[in-house]
Amino acid sequence: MATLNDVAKLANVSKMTVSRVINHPDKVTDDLKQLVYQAMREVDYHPNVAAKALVNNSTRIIKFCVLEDIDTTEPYYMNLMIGIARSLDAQQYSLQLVTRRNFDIGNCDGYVITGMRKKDFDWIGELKKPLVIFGENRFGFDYVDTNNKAGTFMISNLALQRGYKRLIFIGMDSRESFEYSREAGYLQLLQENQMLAEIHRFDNHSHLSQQFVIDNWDKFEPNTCFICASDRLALGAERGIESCGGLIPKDYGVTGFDGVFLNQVAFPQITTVKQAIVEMGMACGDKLLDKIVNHLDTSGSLMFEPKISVGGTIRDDVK
Amino acid sequence: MATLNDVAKLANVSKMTVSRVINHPDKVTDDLKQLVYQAMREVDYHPNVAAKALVNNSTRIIKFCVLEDIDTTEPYYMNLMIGIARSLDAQQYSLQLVTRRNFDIGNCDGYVITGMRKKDFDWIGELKKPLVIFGENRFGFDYVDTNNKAGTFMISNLALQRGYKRLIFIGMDSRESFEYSREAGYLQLLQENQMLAEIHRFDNHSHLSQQFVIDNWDKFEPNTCFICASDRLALGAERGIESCGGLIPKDYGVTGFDGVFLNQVAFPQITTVKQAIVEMGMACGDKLLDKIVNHLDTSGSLMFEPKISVGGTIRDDVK
DNA sequence: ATCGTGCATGTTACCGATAACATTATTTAA
DNA sequence: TTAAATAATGTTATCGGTAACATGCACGAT
Repeated sequence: MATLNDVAKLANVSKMTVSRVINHPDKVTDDLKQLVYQAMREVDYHPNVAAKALVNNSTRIIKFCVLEDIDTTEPYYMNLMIGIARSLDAQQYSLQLVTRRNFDIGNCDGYVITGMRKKDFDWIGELKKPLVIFGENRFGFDYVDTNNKAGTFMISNLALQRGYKRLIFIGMDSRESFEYSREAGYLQLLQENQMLAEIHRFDNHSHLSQQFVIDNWDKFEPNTCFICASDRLALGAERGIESCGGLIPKDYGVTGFDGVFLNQVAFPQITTVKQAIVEMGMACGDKLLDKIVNHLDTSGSLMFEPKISVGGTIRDDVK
Repeated sequence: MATLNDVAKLANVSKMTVSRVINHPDKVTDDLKQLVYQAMREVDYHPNVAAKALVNNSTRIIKFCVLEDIDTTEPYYMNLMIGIARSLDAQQYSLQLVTRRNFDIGNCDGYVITGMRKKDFDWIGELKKPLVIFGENRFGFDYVDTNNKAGTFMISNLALQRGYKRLIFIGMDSRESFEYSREAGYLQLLQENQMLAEIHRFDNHSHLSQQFVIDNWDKFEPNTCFICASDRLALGAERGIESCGGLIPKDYGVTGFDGVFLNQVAFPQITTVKQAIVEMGMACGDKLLDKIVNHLDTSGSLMFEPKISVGGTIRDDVK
């Protein structure tokens, strides 16, 4: 591998000049800059990351920590990681996947954390390095997330337009921010249309929503749509309806939230709110590197607008 | 962060001695070693990875490349990554997630590659750094994989013992090693029991196996079990049987292969061959680091024995 | 007693980059 | 016209480790 010195010799300058061309180009004359650029191209120069890290007292490592039980989780985080990795790669940083248990082992320059709960507030607040949270929170940490409220508003609205008369929300039994926001989108739509809200909450498992639908089947007249806070719950609702003989999407509608994998393996595929997960991952990386490189204390939060992914659990036209 | 120098001063030795205690402990007397260990504990010494990397001309980065289209794939690779990361972390290496497109950007010390096809043989063979492939192959690259043949043999045998009289194999329409091996396990069991093999192959999509079952429903008498080469195909078979009114597991059996996520979201859950993916990921990491640290050209391959994960698509007792 | 041998430890130089300071060359102000 | 300010480039020291070589000391053979 070519080094600064190789470039310097070829361009007949000192290596400091080469370094300046890279880091403070305004302090070098244009003539020399051209010479140096030319030389860099000739020897195919790539900076030595370890040497840089050594002088800057940095590691070029970003830790990505998933606080949920990742082993049994959806492919959600895989996509997020792909996004983060794509962003970091571009600036020669590398990603280290850690859990709560091995979080403190080894040094790093910053963190991306996801799956944060209230109880995590304390130790995360203690961290001294730059940080970006994936997932909205009200503790003041910079975050990246989908506009959850807009998502459920949008898809509830779609259900209404397609002629379903009764919208039932099946939410997650958790006190997390994103759950409140998803409910808020549903509530707003119902209020604007002067409809009565019906909210039921379960742990995020398909068999719970499935059982709920089965147990209460006699109360659900045709033209009912279940607005679910996750694809997992939607999958259960779908199965519940089918096992009770309900027709989807003719008499009953189901909508989900996430748009990662689960909506596709369902049959029929779930009409859902699709999050731009890879893009959000990239945003996490970009935001974090921005904070690190420019020594920012904070860089604000970022909301991504979701899109509707059309499946077969909402009818195509107004009934 | 404490450095070698800090430790050296405290222990009243030169930093070279400290370095020796770490890297060549046999060249230092026991007395000094104890002194140094004590000092290291006192200042909580952790070696500076960047400095190490600089002198060794290494990067401490391992690239993990998934050659399949990862965006739409199963959570399979997430688990694999968790395993790899766990192994690398322990030795202060970090994982970089790359794709074929950005594979060459940035330096590294070695590779873990998965999803390799025949056409990839050439460029992978050109790589000059240590390498471990996840997934059996017959090109001579070191690999880690499940014992695929044993897996299908085992689960076919289970189906037979539970009284299913006809075993139909639904395989993947690909010429890859693992597919041959999975078929081989099925074939061996059938031969040992003097049964006739029936193999059908499709691209790995659930709707294809589903359609196959529906189209040929009249040919499948009760007491038939579908041995599928993936959970995805099993999911399709399960749906096909149910939509034709077949009873699972009473009259029809279905088995899968993988045991990651898909088998659990199916309803009823699929009885499948479960791979120890996290452990295999760790093995990939360990094997690769062994090659890097000890400058080995090759370190042989490793087969993990799979286990059966019991779901509801095979009956519990002999009919 | 003397010398060579081997072992335990210390010294020096270097990996590839950058900050801080030193040295020029060039411009500006008095 | 000349000193002082400014800009462009070079020199040196440094980050935290390690290899290679240098030194000093104890021991056994002669």
